[in-house]
Amino acid sequence: MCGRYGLFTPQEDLAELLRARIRDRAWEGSYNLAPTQKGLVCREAEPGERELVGLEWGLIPFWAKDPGETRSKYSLINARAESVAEKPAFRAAFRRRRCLVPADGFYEWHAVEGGPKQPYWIRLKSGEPMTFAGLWERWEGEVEGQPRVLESYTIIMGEPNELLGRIHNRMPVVLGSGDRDLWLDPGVGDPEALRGLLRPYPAEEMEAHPVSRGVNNPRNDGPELLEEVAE
DNA sequence: CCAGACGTTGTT
DNA sequence: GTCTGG
DNA sequence: CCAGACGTTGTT
DNA sequence: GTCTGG
Repeated sequence: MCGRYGLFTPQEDLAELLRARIRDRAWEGSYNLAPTQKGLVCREAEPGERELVGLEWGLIPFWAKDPGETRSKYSLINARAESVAEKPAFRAAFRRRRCLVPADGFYEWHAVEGGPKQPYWIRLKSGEPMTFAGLWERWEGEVEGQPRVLESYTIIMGEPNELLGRIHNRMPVVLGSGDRDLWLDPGVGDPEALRGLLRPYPAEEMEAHPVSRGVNNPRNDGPELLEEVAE
């Protein structure tokens, strides 16, 4: 599962890397982004026009009756690559609302026998931000009698590569620069073509190191969370 | 037909 | 143990 | 993902 | 909204 990640590269740099327009200039980066918080996604707002926008992490389907109930009762922060095209909660978004979720890296917890889990920070060797395959959704309705629009997203999870396999049994689907255009193109509806993109990212382009358990608490945030520690 | 779910992970 | 909140 | 709560009553 | 279960 990918339940925590970091995104602190300036939006200007992300916008250039992804050829996208900045929509939420006030959005602030984080070294410890947790579910229910706002993360950035890159989506095709209009044909040929990409935007970076801050949405809530944890997908609320457009048909949800009560977003609060959906948020707490179900865990829609991740979607399985193997079934995302068919699951009722994701299939509409898979067809029409795919997005990229930029991240400077992500955390995975390695279960150690007879001890507390050891968190790892995983990033690209190149030092560039990576992009997860994601889906976004738009919910419109009333909350406490007030009209509300809620936009949210989920991160697609798949098989681990050789590096992540030593830490955990799953990892987020990372799309390389060559796959991003196809994933974002709303005109592409062929599930087979899209499913082909949901494969493990090459292990030789990634690196991982153990970090402090300070990251466990979602209230902690700062570059010190990324520092390597002895296992 | 209507009612009720709609999800993932890890652990037991 | 299980659910909610971040 | 992990952390933290998990409850009711009466009074301010 | 759409599918599954009764």
